[in-house]
Amino acid sequence: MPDDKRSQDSATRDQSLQGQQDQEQQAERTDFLREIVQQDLASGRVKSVVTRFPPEPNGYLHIGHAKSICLNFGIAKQFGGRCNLRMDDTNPTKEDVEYVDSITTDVKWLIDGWADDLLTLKPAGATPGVSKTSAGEDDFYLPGLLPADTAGQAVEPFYASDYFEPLYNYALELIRKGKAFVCDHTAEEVDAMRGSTDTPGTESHYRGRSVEENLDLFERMRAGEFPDGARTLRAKIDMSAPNIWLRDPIMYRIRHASHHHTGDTWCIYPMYDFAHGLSDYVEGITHSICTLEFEVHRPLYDWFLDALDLARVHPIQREFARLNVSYTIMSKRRLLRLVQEGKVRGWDDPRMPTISGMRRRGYPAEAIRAFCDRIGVAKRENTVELGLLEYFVRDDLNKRAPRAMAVLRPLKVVIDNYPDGQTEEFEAVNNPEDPSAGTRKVPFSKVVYIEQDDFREVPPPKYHRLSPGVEVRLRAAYLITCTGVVKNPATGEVVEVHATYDPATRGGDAPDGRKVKSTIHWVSAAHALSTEVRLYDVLFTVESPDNVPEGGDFMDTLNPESIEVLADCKLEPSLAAAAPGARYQFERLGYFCADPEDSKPGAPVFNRTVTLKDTWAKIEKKGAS
RNA sequence: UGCCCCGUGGUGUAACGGCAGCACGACUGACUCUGGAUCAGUUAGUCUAGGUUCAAAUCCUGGCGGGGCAGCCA
Repeated sequence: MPDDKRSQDSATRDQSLQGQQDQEQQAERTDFLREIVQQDLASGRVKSVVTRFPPEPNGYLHIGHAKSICLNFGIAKQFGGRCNLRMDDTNPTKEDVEYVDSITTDVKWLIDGWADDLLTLKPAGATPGVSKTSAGEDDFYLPGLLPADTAGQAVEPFYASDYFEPLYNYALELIRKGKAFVCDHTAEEVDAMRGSTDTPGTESHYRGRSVEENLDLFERMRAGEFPDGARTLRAKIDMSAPNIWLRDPIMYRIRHASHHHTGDTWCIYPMYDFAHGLSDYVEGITHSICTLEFEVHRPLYDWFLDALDLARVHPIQREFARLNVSYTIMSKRRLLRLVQEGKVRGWDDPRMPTISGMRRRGYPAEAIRAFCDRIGVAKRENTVELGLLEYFVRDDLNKRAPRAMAVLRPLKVVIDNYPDGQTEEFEAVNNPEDPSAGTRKVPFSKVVYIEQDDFREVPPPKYHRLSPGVEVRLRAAYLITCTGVVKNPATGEVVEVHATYDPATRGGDAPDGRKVKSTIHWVSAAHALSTEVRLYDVLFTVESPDNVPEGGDFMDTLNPESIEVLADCKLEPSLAAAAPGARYQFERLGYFCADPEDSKPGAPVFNRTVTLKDTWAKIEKKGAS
């Protein structure tokens, strides 16, 4: 479903164009993860590919998640597989349905028209089916449904919490095998006994409990007989392992807390390391792709899978380096702080690096995908320049955004020799990059607004725009020459410019072939739509707000000028019909998007998505320095 | 300083023992009814020291540098 109200044929054109690009890119793009998948397929270790995107519903998805989504869906797409959306919700105290909903929306939006056909969900309310293995053990399996197979039935994302019962079962099995035990040590004791990086830990006093006692205690843990923190279930591995995570890690903790998805059914909750790999297994995941910090957990991921006698092929975990983008932060905790402390208007504030924020700001999903494709994937720490993301936004919007004229900081121009009360209409091209976008009518009259930046009483070197005695073109209208200015006597500020037009230049071309150095945009004062436009800049003033120096706080680097609200901009009247979410290029300024929340019928409010490249600003800056 | 991972132009990423390439950026110029777009060009890189080899970004060893790991978080 297109996210805005573009015409049907325009949306179709975008899709076929995108499809071609995807094919081209995928034919050549490869990375170490795709090579692993390729080899697994070639060797027959797996016969098809199933990946998963497993966010914890404790915050909104951001551009870093977009990288992961594009990777997981991209791999599935490239190798004819599928990708499950799973809420990794094993901690009841941190998660919330608000996040489940936003995550689902954001994933669908990001992959729409690209990989939405392989987004695997499951029937609403479905839990894993059980079958007996040849060894007589329970095998839990919950395959998902592709959109093509749902046939109108209600579906929902997968939830790790839907596997609490199977997981409990697997835990029991581990206890029976003597590979897990109930431990009564306090959190502090466990912590102290874990040892340190260079000294081995100490075994739990309860490590030698009998299978029967462990079974009994674990069942009573589930039954709610013990308070929070009283006991844990631990894997029995090796307290002197050099890898800390192998030192009898905790599998279950007691939490008498309501869970957003399972309610009060449980008071024991599985830990990530125990739950994740087995959740992957239950869903039939073949390749479990995560970020680098989980690399040291990989032996544990494999240990749980190997410790059980599982019937089907094991998933494998592989890790890649998370995305960092300059001038922004990726930590969900910190993003939450921005929201809670009111530094932004919400998770979807257009300044946020969240998917919902970028969507609201006007970033097309295609641009975000192209960005993720271009940055590649590897294992080294990386910080991608924000400019690259913006490049893809401009690149995409340039091809599809209809042009319009808008004056952000109006300066009145009176064309003295133009007849009072006369109005005429000019035909303006909607998109010079796309002839099929057609033209529109723009009204013109004696008084027009131009951008304050487009007039200088004393033009600096190389300034080609309007100034006294200079002739410029009003885009698609007439050539005009500045004849004088009116100033505010108190401040000396130019409040009005006077000009004359050449009637022979109707449409913008001079019959005598004379050239002008500059074309500027304008809006007829009598016809202008006055509305609010919001300009955005980076949220932080430093390249790496995540790495603030000792004693500092990332909040100290917030950009006080990250938003500028212009209350009375003058737009060409056709923009009154802008649908919420519709994207335009305001000529010579940038790309703008009608805010989906604040726009009213006939009264859109615009967000600046990204500026156009500004060569003049560069020249001016160079001249100043 | 225990274990694990990683070092290629300013940034990101290729090259899988055989010509160090691509994209963004930066800089020139052309073109232009958007100082946009487009087009042409320039700039700039294998952390380091040894070793193996006809040949090393790639394999081996050491050094240096960066990152991760000691939640009953994920």
